[in-house]
Amino acid sequence: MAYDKGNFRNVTIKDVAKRAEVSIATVSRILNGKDRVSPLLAERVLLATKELQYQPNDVARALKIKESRSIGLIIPDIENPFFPALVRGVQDAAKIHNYAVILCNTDGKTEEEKKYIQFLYSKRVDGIAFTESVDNKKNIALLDSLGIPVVLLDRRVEGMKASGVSTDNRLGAFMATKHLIERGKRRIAFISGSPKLSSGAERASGYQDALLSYNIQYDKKLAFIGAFTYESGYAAVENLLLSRYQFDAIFASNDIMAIGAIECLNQYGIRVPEDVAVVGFDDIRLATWYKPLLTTIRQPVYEMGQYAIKLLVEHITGERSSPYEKIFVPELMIRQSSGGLEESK
Amino acid sequence: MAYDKGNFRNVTIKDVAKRAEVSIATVSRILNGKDRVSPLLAERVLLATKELQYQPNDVARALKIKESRSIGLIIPDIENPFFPALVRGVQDAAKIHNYAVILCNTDGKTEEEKKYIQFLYSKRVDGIAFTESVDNKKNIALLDSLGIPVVLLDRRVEGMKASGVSTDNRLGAFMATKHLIERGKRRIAFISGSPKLSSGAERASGYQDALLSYNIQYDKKLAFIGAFTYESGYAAVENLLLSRYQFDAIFASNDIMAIGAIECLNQYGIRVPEDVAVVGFDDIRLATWYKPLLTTIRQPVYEMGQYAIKLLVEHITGERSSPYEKIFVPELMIRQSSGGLEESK
DNA sequence: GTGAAAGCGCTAACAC
DNA sequence: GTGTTAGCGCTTTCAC
Repeated sequence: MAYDKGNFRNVTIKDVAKRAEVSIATVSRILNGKDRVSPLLAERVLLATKELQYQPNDVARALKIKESRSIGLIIPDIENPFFPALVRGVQDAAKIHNYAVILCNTDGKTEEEKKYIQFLYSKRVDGIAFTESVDNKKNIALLDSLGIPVVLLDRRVEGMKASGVSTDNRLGAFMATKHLIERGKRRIAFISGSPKLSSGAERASGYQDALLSYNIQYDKKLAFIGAFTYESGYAAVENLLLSRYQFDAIFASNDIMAIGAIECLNQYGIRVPEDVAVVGFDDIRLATWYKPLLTTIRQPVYEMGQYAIKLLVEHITGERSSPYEKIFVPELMIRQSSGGLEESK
Repeated sequence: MAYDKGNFRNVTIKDVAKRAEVSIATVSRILNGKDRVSPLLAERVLLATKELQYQPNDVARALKIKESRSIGLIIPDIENPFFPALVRGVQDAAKIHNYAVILCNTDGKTEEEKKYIQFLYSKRVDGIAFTESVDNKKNIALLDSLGIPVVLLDRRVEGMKASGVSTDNRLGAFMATKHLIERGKRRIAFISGSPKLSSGAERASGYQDALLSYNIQYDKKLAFIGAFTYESGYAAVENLLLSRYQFDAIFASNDIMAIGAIECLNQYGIRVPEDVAVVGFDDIRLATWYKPLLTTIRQPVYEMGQYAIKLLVEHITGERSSPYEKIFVPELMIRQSSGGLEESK
């Protein structure tokens, strides 16, 4: 009874019809701009809606036309600095198409994802934008069985039926590693994101490919598995340091791990970039606020969010039927943490 | 027709009733745990829902019971580092009560706020959590006329009818300023947030009160009006520097302005905290990643978001009828930018 | 305890 | 063009 309380009167299409002395069908027609209606009645109806402050009830409309004009957005955690820009891109695009976006944080738990999918389904959302936590086809299959359009954000799933938007992670990692090599680094440590995520795995392979193409032996003692978190970046470097294994650079699979890494280096009195050069991935806002300014691979996160909704809406409307994969091109942002723009040898 | 496509069959309560050989009323009763029903029928119905993978249609339910189990969350911008934690608090609390949260970014524009309020109303949300951009009673009045429960986030409105949750901004600003004074600072510049916001105005008054209680003359040449943005913090200091007016500390009304301020100081070769001590407000995550670590006033942002939903739900259910104002107590986080923990004179 | 039926507010045939 | 009416999927009287 939330919106029916107090002295507030819930105005329905019936009230408008009565006031304008027409049928409810006519009111509906006029408000939806379908069919032709006489200007005379249109005017009367419009006046009545104003006078009564009528706001159509979208719940009833949704039930009738089987279209809720809302979409679900499932992400791991809005507090992770990667996501705000993505979410904003999604919301801005959704707004243009008049969709409400329902935000869901899963903390990367498959079980939570499943719950939210069912929750969103019971709300009969028209589509879901989904940043999966693990490359787990179960939830994608669930979505598929529910028959609800999906677009995967920042993830790729083998042979998936859903559309997806992502950045070329392999290329980005290749560029980052290449950049370090070109600065004369040879012992480049790598902090991976979760290899279960496509983004994690692809970045790892980009790193290896770059080494290969410069004839540098891949050394697994220099490779660490992180979890895309500050703490895991810090821990990786601490382990590396304790191993006393030599290294002159670090490529971290995302910016917060890179920052965690630098923090740890600093803690041990190692200077960045003088002693060790560091490159991150994502180009979150913090990358340009942190000291040293972080050299990183930029992903157009906001645009990815926007594009995802563009695709999703196309699927919802039926404009597009087969899955499409949009892959954005990453960009190397050279800043202080890798030694800046000046040449080195 | 989004969820009715392909080979997917939309299962309704009718299908379940048929399969379990009972009436739809019985199915409804069992699923909602109202009334008493015979265990026999209950079992049959539950089995049928499993077999058919029935998921109740919340849209229909919402129409019938006039309760959409969704709430709107209106904020200026999720990309502003203050908001992710707030949003997360809101969402986590909403989840517990089984509400969907619809996210809306207004960029602080009154007109956008109004549009979103109407949008949310047409969706018949059960309540709205609202971080107003300007102390504009119009939108609050609109909300009120729609009869929809509201709780104001991080804002206070004079004589408002809505509940609100905020931090004691005056006290926080007082603590920040006092801290600087106790470190021997006397010429403390102040960068205000928008004075049109309660948070902005209250922090300004806390700053002034602290000066007063230490018999330091308030000097308006040291006071600048910012906009809670990085750029405005930077610009304020640049103006201050150009004025060649003496100062030995800065209290900025939020952390990103403080960081903007420090960036500008650095740009001009001024060291923090050696030459100028700086204190911020909010304690966003960045405050502990930035160098120097930022001394700041901590607001329990996540908890504020949670509490807001607690209040909102109480209003929705009718458990609470008159507005309540929850004010959290701020906490001084002493870090490097003000000179750290060591004493100074 | 259970079923029949009304009705939430809307759209879309279908008649006229 | 416009009105009448069925019905979207559910909850809830009201009978029995």
